[in-house]
Amino acid sequence: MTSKAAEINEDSLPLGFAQHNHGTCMSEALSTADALCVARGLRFTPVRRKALEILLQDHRAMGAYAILDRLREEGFGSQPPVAYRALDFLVANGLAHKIERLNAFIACVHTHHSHTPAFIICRSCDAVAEALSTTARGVLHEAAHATGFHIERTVIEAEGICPTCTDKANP
Amino acid sequence: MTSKAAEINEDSLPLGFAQHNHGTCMSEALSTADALCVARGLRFTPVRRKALEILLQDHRAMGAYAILDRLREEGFGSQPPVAYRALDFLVANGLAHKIERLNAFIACVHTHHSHTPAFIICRSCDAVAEALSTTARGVLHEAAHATGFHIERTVIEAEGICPTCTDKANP
DNA sequence: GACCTTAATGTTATTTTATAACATTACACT
DNA sequence: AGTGTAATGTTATAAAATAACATTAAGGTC
Repeated sequence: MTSKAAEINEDSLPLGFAQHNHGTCMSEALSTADALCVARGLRFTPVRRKALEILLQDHRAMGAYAILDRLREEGFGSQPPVAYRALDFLVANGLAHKIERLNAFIACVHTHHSHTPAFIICRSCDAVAEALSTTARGVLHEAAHATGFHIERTVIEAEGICPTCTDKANP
Repeated sequence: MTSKAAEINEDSLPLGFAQHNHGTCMSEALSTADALCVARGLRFTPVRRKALEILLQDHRAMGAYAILDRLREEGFGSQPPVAYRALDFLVANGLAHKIERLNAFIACVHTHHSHTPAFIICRSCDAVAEALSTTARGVLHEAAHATGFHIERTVIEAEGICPTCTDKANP
């Protein structure tokens, strides 16, 4: 992570379609979450942790009811609010994001940055990549500021076809 | 629309929180829609036209069921698919947009451009402004292209507090 | 440790949003 | 007029989300 290329990659390119060490990615994300909760005096309770683990394991966008099913299997409550509350906590604290386009949730892979996430969604395989989007965010804030509007949150989601699905279509 | 300021405004600033002539805005939008449908050989049927009229009248984001209520009052079918199909048509042809954040729809105010819309949503009064977002779009496409991803559609939605609601809070 | 307050969890019930499937009607073309 | 296709309408159901309230667990005070 010391080359110029790596820096550019870290700052602007999606990670979701690239190879990576899933095990370390997951355990690192969990420790980061632990640390973040301690630092902010938040309670990283069993359901909340398990919900994050589920999201990290699958490493893709999941609906609240899919997560609920997994939580139930693990012995937690079985009704919708159980999942929604855990997800609300994760989203509110930047540990997960909601993909509005899919009504689904995904673990954040940039917890060490404060960021406005941008997502790139494959409509064929539903894979989701998270990119940092400093520039797009800046553009919006500028335009809004000029009219006296104060932006608190931004949703940026691009939908299309990922490299893998393109290859499958044209082998 | 000849000054530099007007051009900048036209290209990057939201229109939704500004004053405008609602009547002409509405009739112009309808003629543009007519022309567009003729040009593309699309059928601008009564339900579809009425759905657009409803969206233009209110000039704000409306849920599918709110639109369905209005359509029913006007004598059209009263079941959800009636509204969803009309809205699908409008969205598919760029005459309306779906605000994913709100699960709601809004008439397009930039039908004369081909554009990727960006929305600025007030979480207090639910007013929605549509801005053009050439730059934000470019940034995303660049980042995606680098990984071989092909973007077809982009959702850009910023949520915050509009000038009017800010003033109400600090009078 | 007993007590109190608050936050988190669990449940029931309901609301809101969206689509599948199929019958019927209107249109476009020959 | 006859035929194929697109559009409309309906019934039924699925999927996503939240309101309201009872119960349990955690943190602080005496």
